[in-house]
Amino acid sequence: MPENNTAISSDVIRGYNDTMILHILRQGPSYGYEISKRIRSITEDKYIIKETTLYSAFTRMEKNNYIRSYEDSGDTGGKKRTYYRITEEGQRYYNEKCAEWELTKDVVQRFIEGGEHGNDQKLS
Amino acid sequence: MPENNTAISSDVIRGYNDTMILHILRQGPSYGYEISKRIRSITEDKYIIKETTLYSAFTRMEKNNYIRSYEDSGDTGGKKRTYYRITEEGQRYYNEKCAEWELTKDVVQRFIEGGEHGNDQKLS
DNA sequence: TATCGTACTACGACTGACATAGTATGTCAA
DNA sequence: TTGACATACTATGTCAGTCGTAGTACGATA
Repeated sequence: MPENNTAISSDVIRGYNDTMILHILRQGPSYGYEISKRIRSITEDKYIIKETTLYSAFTRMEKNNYIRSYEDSGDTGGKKRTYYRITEEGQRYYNEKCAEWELTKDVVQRFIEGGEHGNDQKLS
Repeated sequence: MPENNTAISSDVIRGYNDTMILHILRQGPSYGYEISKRIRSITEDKYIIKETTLYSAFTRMEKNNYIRSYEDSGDTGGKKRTYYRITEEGQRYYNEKCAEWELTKDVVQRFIEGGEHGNDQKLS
């Protein structure tokens, strides 16, 4: 568990869980548990996606045709998993979210005091 | 109206509307309509807060003791307005949100392709 | 006299996140 | 062989923040 005093609230990440998942699926098909661990490792435990959030994101995104699922028991033999792969529509959506993120970063930053990593201004 | 193709979705800003409002109130007491216009101008119309969102934020934040309201008809004579001022607890909350934002920016950025304004970013 | 800008309030719907709980298999150690 | 633990999910219901829709009311301006 991350024992940050400043944890990331789910309201902030809200709407970006999908983007995170798609980012991972862009590197190849994967399944719930693996994606969950990948998010942990990418963020160095700073963000841990909840299981229910993850699986409900799958359902939603498959309905939106951003991802497609298939069954695979893997090489291990037993235990079947549901793998997901990103679709072209998912790819497009991902790209849009990336553009949106750049805009959002800019906008929110204007209301933030402290860091003063100005948006335009790339390093001194 | 901002005719951006990439508009900011409310899910992203969610949880930062309060921060924006507090940012403005840090500069002195204000009221709904004015704050709304300030947000528009600060963001250059890139983000326009909905009236209902704004007023429900007031209610919520006053309940949380982040802001305190008082009636004032202004210098114009008629038309009474409800002004809000930030409290010390609100100030503290604002500071926390700013810290959280820096963390969030870092985390989300790791899943974004394109801009490559990496934070630390080792780039290939 | 009507329209527009100002300054709100009320109410209900929607959505994403999440708590809680349960199922089921495989692995490993005591 | 038994139980704990990791894996890999599904089901169900709740909550909070946002937003659509609508309505009220005042003042200024044309």
